[in-house]
Amino acid sequence: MSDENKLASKFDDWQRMRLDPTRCPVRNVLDHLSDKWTTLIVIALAGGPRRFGELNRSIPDISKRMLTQCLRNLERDGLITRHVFPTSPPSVEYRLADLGRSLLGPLGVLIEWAEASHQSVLDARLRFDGIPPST
Amino acid sequence: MSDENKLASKFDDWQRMRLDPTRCPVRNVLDHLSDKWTTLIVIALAGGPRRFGELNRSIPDISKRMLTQCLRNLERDGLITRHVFPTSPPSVEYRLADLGRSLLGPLGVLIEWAEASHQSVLDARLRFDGIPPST
DNA sequence: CAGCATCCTCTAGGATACTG
DNA sequence: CAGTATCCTAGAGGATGCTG
Repeated sequence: MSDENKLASKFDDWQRMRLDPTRCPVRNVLDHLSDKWTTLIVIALAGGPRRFGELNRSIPDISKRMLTQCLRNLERDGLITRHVFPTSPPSVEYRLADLGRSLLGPLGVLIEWAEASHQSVLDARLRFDGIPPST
Repeated sequence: MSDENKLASKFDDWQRMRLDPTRCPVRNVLDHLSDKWTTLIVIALAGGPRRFGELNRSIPDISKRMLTQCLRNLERDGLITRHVFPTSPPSVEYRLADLGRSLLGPLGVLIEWAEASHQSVLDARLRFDGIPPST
């Protein structure tokens, strides 16, 4: 069965439940991954456990506020785990949970598509923007 | 090479360019797919060409404003094409371009992960929310 | 029908300062 | 070090009404 048909029939299924956000996996699960930072954080953790400060430095333009928030969401969804070491000063380590690791494959596929398509998209944008907005 | 290692080394590459949003495909390409509706629209078009009104109806809670905007972005990025039929009243058809169709495979993989993980995520959320916020 | 234009709301997210 | 608390702004996104 082709990708077209597989996705088309999934979409039909979702439509039957009126795309109810609480039951449609795209809307309930993927939307969460789709904010500005979450994907980046997951990928950063692919290399192994990382401490809060490390993550903060490895993603230069994220704010502590957003990093904390994204980490909490990922933890809540069971994609990562949080380990506190009661040293002084405290140190906290984040690592991918099994569920999070299982995302790396699918995510990798998508990222390879993004890399392969990057230039095509840039070209398309130039072409589109070259067309005068109307006459 | 494992998914972990592949993604980890990609991340290292991106870091070398300081995750420059204009050159990092995740930030430049995927971020665009990550708004509330774009993914759903692409999937809706997987079933074949659709008219504006059809799309509007098949995604019940999208507004015309947002539908127009997402379609423009997708067109600009070269993922879909727009075909105007000069009938009266006018009818406009959207369909996946080759580039857009090439996304269906990777997207399908991710969606299968989302479906397979949906329940685990819901369980994790319940568990997390069951833990009192502190004492 | 397919869409702009306008107005309005709400939240993602940045900046900064403070704490155990 | 790893956060929280507070404040603030930009932009995502909804509602409604108008037009070729």
